[in-house]
Amino acid sequence: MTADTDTSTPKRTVRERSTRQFQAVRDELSQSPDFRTAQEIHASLRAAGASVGLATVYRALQTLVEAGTADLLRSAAGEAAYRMCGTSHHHHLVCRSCGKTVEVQGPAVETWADDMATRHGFNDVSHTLELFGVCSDCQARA
Amino acid sequence: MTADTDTSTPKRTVRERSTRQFQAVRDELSQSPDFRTAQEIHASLRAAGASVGLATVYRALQTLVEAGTADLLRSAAGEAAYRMCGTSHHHHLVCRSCGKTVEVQGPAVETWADDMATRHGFNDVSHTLELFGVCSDCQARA
DNA sequence: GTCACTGCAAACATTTTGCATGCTA
DNA sequence: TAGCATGCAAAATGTTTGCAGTGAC
Repeated sequence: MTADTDTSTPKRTVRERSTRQFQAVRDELSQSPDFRTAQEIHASLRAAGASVGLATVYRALQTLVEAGTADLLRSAAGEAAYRMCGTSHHHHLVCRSCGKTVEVQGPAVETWADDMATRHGFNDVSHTLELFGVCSDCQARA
Repeated sequence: MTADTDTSTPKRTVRERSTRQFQAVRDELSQSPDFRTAQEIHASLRAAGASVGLATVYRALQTLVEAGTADLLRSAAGEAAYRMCGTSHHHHLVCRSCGKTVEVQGPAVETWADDMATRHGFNDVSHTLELFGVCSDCQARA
């Protein structure tokens, strides 16, 4: 965490040249409304014929996150997952036992998150939410 | 993801002997109502004088998660973070720019999560939620 | 005494970084 | 042409696994 004072570190990571690779990554990420892992995106681009290095994909994604264009979270497997901001998103209800996943939408949560953020003086808010439980099938089986 | 069929895998990770190390890990995890990373727990135990191997900590935590005693999520840094179940928990509102963190409580979310889970036939539900935004200080500074 | 648990270290997977080169502006 | 972005490969970090020894039952 290291709440660094950040007195004068400009962290100047603003992309200044627009390249084919960078656009390819951004485009690929835009294709899906869901989270994609870095490796996944890299594989997709390779498959699509675009020859992009893995490091470049990571760097492009980092840039997007820093620019606030994309959101980052960690998948259960420990991989980094990215999603474009502004895309209508949903949350996942995952069964702890069999891994079954249900997509759920939560307007209430969106509203609450926004309200809570505003109340604390925060702006430009995004959130990640995941639900874990045991599905009916697994309960019956237990 | 690999939605494995799991026809008859008994998931044989049921601890049969209670050892000092295992209890130390569980105890350490119980101390804090918040998420702790595996490395953090390991360091704490070492500092406390208990000589526990890192691998053992990981194995103990895995066991706790599989037993449903603890919850697992991934920290932003990509580390595995664990928390005992049943502890009253809160959520974090994190500033994307300076890293400032505010703790927020969300009864609305708890309720919504529970309701949503029940509606889909899920039981024994837990959730993880994190909010990201830009705090007032950083906005003023920009 | 048996066998599960532990601890060390090596193996692994993912992500980051250094450096020479290519390409955008 | 100048300088940023790329690509490769090596390094770093976090986690898992194999195997021999220890301790719980």
